[in-house]
Amino acid sequence: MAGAASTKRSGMSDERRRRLRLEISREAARLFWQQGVDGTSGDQIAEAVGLSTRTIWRHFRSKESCAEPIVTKGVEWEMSMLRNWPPELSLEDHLIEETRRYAREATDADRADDGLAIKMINLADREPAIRTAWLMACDQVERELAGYLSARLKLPADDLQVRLHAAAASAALRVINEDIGTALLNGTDPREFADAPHRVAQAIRNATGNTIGDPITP
Amino acid sequence: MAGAASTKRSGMSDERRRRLRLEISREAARLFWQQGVDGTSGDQIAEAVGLSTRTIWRHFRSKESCAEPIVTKGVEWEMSMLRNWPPELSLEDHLIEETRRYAREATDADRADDGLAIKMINLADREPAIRTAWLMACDQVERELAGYLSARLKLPADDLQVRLHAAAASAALRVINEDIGTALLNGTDPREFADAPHRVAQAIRNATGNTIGDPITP
DNA sequence: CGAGCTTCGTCACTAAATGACACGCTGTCA
DNA sequence: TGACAGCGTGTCATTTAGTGACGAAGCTCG
Repeated sequence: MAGAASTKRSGMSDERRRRLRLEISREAARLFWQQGVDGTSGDQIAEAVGLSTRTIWRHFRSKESCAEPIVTKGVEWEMSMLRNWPPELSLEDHLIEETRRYAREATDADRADDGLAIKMINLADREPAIRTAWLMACDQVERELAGYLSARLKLPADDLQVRLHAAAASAALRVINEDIGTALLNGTDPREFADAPHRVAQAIRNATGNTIGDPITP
Repeated sequence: MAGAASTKRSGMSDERRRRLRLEISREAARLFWQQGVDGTSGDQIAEAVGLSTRTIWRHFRSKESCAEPIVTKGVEWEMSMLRNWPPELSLEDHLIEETRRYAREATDADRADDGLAIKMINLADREPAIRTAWLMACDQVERELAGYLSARLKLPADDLQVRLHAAAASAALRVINEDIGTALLNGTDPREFADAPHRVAQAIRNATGNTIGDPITP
């Protein structure tokens, strides 16, 4: 999360832009959830966030894409988890550790955003426009994952096996995400997902023929 | 909804509609490939296919979705392959058989459509709008696949394991599709893909932890 | 033939998205 | 301190995507 000492000018600007996009996305997601995508206009989003409509279109190419930053939050823990996976740790151990760390460090805003993200992922069942956003976010996970895997397996990034494993693993992650999200929305007690890290790890192991999961012993 | 009983009226009508959509999609895909999605207007598509613009919007909810039928053709062989997979055959044997059958039975129009489909899948790399169509088509494969797998594994269709396997397998299919498509566009001799059925089968086996692939022995 | 159904074209319209330009804010340099 | 450059925003005009309403042509069944 902490992108500490960045560049002065464009770094500031990029961070500012990112925050604004997230702000807009929160309102858009809230409105999409309340009244559907078709029932929500660009003007409404603009008014809700307190900006002119023109500025919304400056930050998002389309109405639907306003949901992207929040939807992406639904996979951000996966991303950061994979980013920080040290070679000498097994997937299970690392996942458990990351889960604990997130439980400790997440802010209230983070949790609120996660709640919105779950709603969006759920909304993706009914709204094709949101589903495309969700699939595109998962596609992004897949691409990043391919990068990490190629490093971990010491193979070129465009190797077919690497891409196959990345695709299968990120697809498994997506399904589990959808599954847990649906359960949470239906009122399942979050404590029932204490074993989620194990389930995720097992799913990734299965999807990659056990290629991914064990510690790397050089 | 319309059952199989109304094969006369709505059946005819549905088939007609399907053909018209495909016809529109061909022209749209051709234009998208030639001049990009943004560079192509609804009016152009309408003119190319010889219909009024209004009629285009009657058959497609958006410009980008005009690509869907052709894109879907890129996964149609997978669909029909999976649909016709008899329990007593291994995945490899069935795939080889289906490949031969297709080589025998495909019409010139089918092959032309396949060529367009490959172009669209390739275009998906550059055009987000097309990529969403491609991902949605693969998503459809995943859902159908979940149906077949649940039948083959004798598990409920919404079982988590079934969905995980379907997701991983269809993701693998997608990557191989992209890979072969790119190679073909770059001029690789199609005969180099004689082992494609084996590669596909192996990828599906890997992605599903070998759950899918063997003949069912009851 | 003529009533009913469906599909398409035309026209008017709403909503999404872009271009052009002016305003205000911030930081910089002399 | 004041002139200037850069950036993000608002306003307004404009283009393009997409919908609603209605009428005309074709098909089918009696």
